[in-house]
Amino acid sequence: MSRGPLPGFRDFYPEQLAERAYITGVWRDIARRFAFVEYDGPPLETLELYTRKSGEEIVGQLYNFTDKGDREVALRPEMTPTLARMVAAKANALRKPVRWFSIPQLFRYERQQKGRLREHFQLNVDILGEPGVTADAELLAVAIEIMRAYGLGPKDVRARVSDRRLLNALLTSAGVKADQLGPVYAAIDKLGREPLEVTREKWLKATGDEDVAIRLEQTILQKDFGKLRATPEMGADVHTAMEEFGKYLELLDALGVREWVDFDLSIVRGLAYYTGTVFELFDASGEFRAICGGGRYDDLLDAIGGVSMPALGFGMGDVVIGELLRARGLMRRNEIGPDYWIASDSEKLLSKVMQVASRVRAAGKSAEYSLRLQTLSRQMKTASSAGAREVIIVAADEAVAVKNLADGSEKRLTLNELIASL
RNA sequence: GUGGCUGUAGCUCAAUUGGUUAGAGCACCGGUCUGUGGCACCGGGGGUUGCGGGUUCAAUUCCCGUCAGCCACCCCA
Repeated sequence: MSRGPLPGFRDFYPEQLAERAYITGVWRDIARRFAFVEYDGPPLETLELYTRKSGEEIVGQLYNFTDKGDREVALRPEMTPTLARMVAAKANALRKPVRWFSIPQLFRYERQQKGRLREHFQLNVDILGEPGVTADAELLAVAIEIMRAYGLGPKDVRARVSDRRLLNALLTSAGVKADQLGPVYAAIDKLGREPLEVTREKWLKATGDEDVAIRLEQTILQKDFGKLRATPEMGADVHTAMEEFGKYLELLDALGVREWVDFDLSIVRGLAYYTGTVFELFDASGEFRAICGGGRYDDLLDAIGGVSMPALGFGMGDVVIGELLRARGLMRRNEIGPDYWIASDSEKLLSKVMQVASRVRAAGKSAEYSLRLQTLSRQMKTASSAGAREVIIVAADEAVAVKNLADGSEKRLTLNELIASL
């Protein structure tokens, strides 16, 4: 009998759950500040919901099985199909734009490694029903403000942004044919993970034209949007896409997050999925996987729910965030211990201790006390190690002492005064 | 799924060229300091050295398998 969880799954002892609660608490807090509303869906869906979006290949990465009613089902590997299904079902009834977020537990049957388990919690923030670039700016700002809330700054985390429409226009302008886009994209995606020489060869092989490959490289590696924009003779499609993207950057500035953002055309992400802006958040040192990824997926609702509606969103998992916060000494825990520990120095006072605990609890505060008789010294020790904020020491009369365990200060008052002050 | 590295108390690590009852710190439990926690001191529980085989008089140490973890590939949340 194994004592540990299944590979890739985690046990959350109270300390770990307190850390998870901290991480997800920040998500919820910031998402609400941006006026997103929380929703949830079932952890189990039909297998078809995922194959319709990603094809049969995805089945190899799913926890799927046949249920007792002969239905092909899978534990959800991502939230977006569920969201698309839910929104499509009530598309006409929902006030647009829809601004929803969720914190689902997701599952993937893959070999685990650092930053990547078979199960994780992921914040999903989505905007549906708004085609304009203001929504794109608003969305990225949520992700960045979450980083800020953790105590991270623009020197710790960078947002790399690109736009599928801009990249497509640029590639076409550079001479890449439509049927060459697939392999060209695949090579772009590998940039940074393999030597530049290898990528060059792939581009050359994909396009069959050395001049095209060279223009391609000059374009993709240009990290200065202003310079790229100033390049002459790129065609009307490029011009239009440039205008939109420039607006996007301006709006990010208005939202106060521009200094976190880097223009980077090598950000590709799911090819069949994203249709417009795409972005990823990385720690600046590059030692972790992507913290967050998202973008615009205007065609997905139609593909899944048969309802045409523009949409965009991002996902942010708890695993990489946790590793990053721990590495930077920024991990916090939500408080575990009780507000009050009730203590006494006499066994005769046990029932009084319990009465006080009862009144404290009735006042809405948490209270604990030693279930076994202990010396006052021992009770103090226990209170301290339990993480109690204050100890209430009761006596035979109405006087109580309230000691703050953090700073050692102590005040004396009557029981009624204490309860009234809660 | 493929390949490489690793595996000793809850955690971090020890254990002389394989040598006999596998140790320490932290953590946990208890005690002393006898109305006030963190400190100090004392004591206690806890390991079939991941598991299963093999070689040997003798295996934590060498070999094989297996499981688990880490890393890379694949793929992306």
